[in-house]
Amino acid sequence: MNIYSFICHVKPRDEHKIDQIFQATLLLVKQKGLAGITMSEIAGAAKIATGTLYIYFESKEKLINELFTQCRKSSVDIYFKDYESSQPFAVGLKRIWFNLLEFRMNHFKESVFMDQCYHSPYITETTKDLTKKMIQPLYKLVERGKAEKELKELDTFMLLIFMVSGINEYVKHSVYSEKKITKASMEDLYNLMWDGIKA
Amino acid sequence: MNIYSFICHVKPRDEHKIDQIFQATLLLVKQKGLAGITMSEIAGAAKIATGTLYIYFESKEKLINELFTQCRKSSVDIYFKDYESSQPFAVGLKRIWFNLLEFRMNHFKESVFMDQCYHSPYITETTKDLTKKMIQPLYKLVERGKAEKELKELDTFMLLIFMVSGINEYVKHSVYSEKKITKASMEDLYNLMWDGIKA
DNA sequence: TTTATAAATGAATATTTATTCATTTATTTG
DNA sequence: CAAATAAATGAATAAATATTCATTTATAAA
Repeated sequence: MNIYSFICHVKPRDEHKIDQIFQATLLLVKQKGLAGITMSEIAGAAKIATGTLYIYFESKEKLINELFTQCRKSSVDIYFKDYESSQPFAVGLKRIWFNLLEFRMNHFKESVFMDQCYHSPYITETTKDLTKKMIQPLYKLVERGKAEKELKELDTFMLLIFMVSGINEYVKHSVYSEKKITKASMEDLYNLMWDGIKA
Repeated sequence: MNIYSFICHVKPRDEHKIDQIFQATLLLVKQKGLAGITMSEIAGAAKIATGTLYIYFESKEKLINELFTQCRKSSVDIYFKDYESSQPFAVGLKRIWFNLLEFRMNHFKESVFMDQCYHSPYITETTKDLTKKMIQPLYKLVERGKAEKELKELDTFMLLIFMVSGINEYVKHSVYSEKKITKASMEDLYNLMWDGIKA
């Protein structure tokens, strides 16, 4: 019952399959890295035939790129969830920081995949530039923090990188050592970061 | 004039080639990622024939593994350079932290390569475990810092990860945006970290 | 200078992996 | 239910890549 139903007699495309394919790819990349995946493995993990993969994605490169684009979109959506630039600085900062943490925790496979893509022949410079643009609001927030004398008067990029770097590494370590991340440990990590950057 | 010279008439192996091969591999991995390199490209970049590669390394997997092992060794050597556990805590900490930074800066290709290997089919669990063991002295140092009331009373791994995570991300960003890392910016970053972890 | 030997070469081969395609299956509409 | 059509299949093919090997080159000792 799709848009084409009115003009021709067709078996409709199963849009759920795209998600199956994406999930299978993310799982395999987490397990064996971008260097270790093949199209037939992806098909196998998605429980479809190899040929079916090519109905949905015209090549491996396209598949990787579209998955990257989707991951970036969903990451940015989460980063800025419930964030309003009208909020007080400290509130906005905490909000975004916990959103970043949430994304890394609950979308770990996506994080690993995006990290790997960044140094790969699949992702173009243009795509990388777009990724940078999407974190602009974060940059603005740090600038504001400095202007309001809430943050140390240091290079904005240094502050920004310092703010988020602990998250990536802490979640990575927790996943690999199979340690649960508790609400308390999240707060501890936030406070480490905050004590570092506050004016 | 090697050890075999006394028992047979041979053309000696050019040990310098191993380094050429390693450097070529590191360069290519930095440029296109582990997923993008081929044996013939490595040979080309090392300015030797493809077949010659197989005189020095019996397979691609062996090559990657031996390079990983060498990178890990040299990284650990640098991490603990001029560090003595007899030094006062704060001195030892600063020493190691700057050593970590130096490694990331001056051996950036090695850092990228090791990061990529970690999520790849080339590196075994055993190799990963060994890597963990080699950073034991760092773990001890943090425990000591807590015992001496110099550091916050938080989970040792969290402190450890927090201490080093900024380095990785800051150097990565600086390299890709082609910004020079100055002595002053290094001190700034250290202070961000220190203000976070100090008791 | 000759000889013995392994290094070095790169084209040839083997292997792996991406992609295609002839065939079958499922779905929608008349 | 039949017809029309695209999805789905997986074996076959094409392309890419790892590895081998017959040949040439360089070196060390006699």
